Amino acid sequence: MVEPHRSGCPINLTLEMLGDRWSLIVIRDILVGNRRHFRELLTQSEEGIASNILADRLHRLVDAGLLSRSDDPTHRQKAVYSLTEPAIQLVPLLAMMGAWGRRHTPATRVLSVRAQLLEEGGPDLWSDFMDELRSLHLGRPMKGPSVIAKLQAAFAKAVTGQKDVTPTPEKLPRRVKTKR
Amino acid sequence: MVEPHRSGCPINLTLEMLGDRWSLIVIRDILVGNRRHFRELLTQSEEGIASNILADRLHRLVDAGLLSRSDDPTHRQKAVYSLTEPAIQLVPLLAMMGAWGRRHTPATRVLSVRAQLLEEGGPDLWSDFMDELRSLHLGRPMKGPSVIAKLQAAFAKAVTGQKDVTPTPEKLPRRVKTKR
DNA sequence: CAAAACTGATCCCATTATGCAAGTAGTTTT
DNA sequence: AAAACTACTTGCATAATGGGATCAGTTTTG
Repeated sequence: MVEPHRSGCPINLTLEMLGDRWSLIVIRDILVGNRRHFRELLTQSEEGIASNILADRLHRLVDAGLLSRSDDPTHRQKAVYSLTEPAIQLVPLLAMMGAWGRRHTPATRVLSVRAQLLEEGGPDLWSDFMDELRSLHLGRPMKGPSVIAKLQAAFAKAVTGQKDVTPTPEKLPRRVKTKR
Repeated sequence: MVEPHRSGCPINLTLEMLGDRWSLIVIRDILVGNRRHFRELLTQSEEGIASNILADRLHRLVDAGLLSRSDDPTHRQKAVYSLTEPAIQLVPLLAMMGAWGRRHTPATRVLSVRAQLLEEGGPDLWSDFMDELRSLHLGRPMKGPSVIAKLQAAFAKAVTGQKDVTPTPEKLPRRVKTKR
């Protein structure tokens, strides 16, 4: 029997699962941007993920138990990707990453607004957010007001009032792979 | 002028800097294990990093401003690697990663002890820990008691009292690259 | 003082990951 | 019936990763 892991350290095992350039981007887009379909993830990706990479990461994340895949009733071959509980519990980690990135990378102001909100909201807001994600992705009932709506509102406000150099993220005219 | 980044999102920029399988392992070893030399990082690595990868990551991390490199007075060609302030501020992120990994990966009990302590200590402990790291790596004066000593003590206790299946991490007989 | 051990790397080479562009088979809309 | 949309797959080129040996100095050891 071979040992499939480099070590039993929790940090290492987390890195083995998520330590690449795209996995957390995909999760971020599903989580914050509520992208649920392949196409949404592909074409609305701020970073421009390639289709083969996206397909690969979706497979891996489903295999790793971070996403679940189900059929979309409105379209025979449309798949819906949902977060699982482990992925939802990545909210604090993503919040921390955003907080660190805001301080120590050349992040643009507009794209940092949601990270700032998540950071300032702290564990209480994360908890509300996670509850909301559970209702969205796991079909649990909801009570409180929408954190996602809050994030989107803050983001929209930042975009309209921006003095930033970056183009508005609603869509830079990124070339989609359907060609002629 | 080319755009060197995929996007200005703080999470993305953090991933561009640290989103690989080894960078955070190196930082973890320096930060928690107080490994300061190439050889220490190479041979005492729980995960068995290759020397070329280690050399590459040390270079990148120094270039990225997360580590600094200085000469060791006791040995002409010995280098000492120190954490910079941005790297020290990764403590909460690493704590979160440990916390998540403890719950959602097959982490061994012994190797999870320090992660648990960091998690339960919360922001107050992280802050003490970061102060201690500043004194160790940036030459700042210290006041409080040592968090690193705490972590090591808890770890040592867990190792001696373990019923775990994993070998003791003091050193699995990993083959070092000096041969014959 | 010569041999051995130690230092931070570097080199070679195989494997794996990434990324672009195009293509596919089926489904829905027009 | 044609066009557009769906989730991918394939081919191919390039870049990153990783294992193992090696290296040129430096220090320690016998």
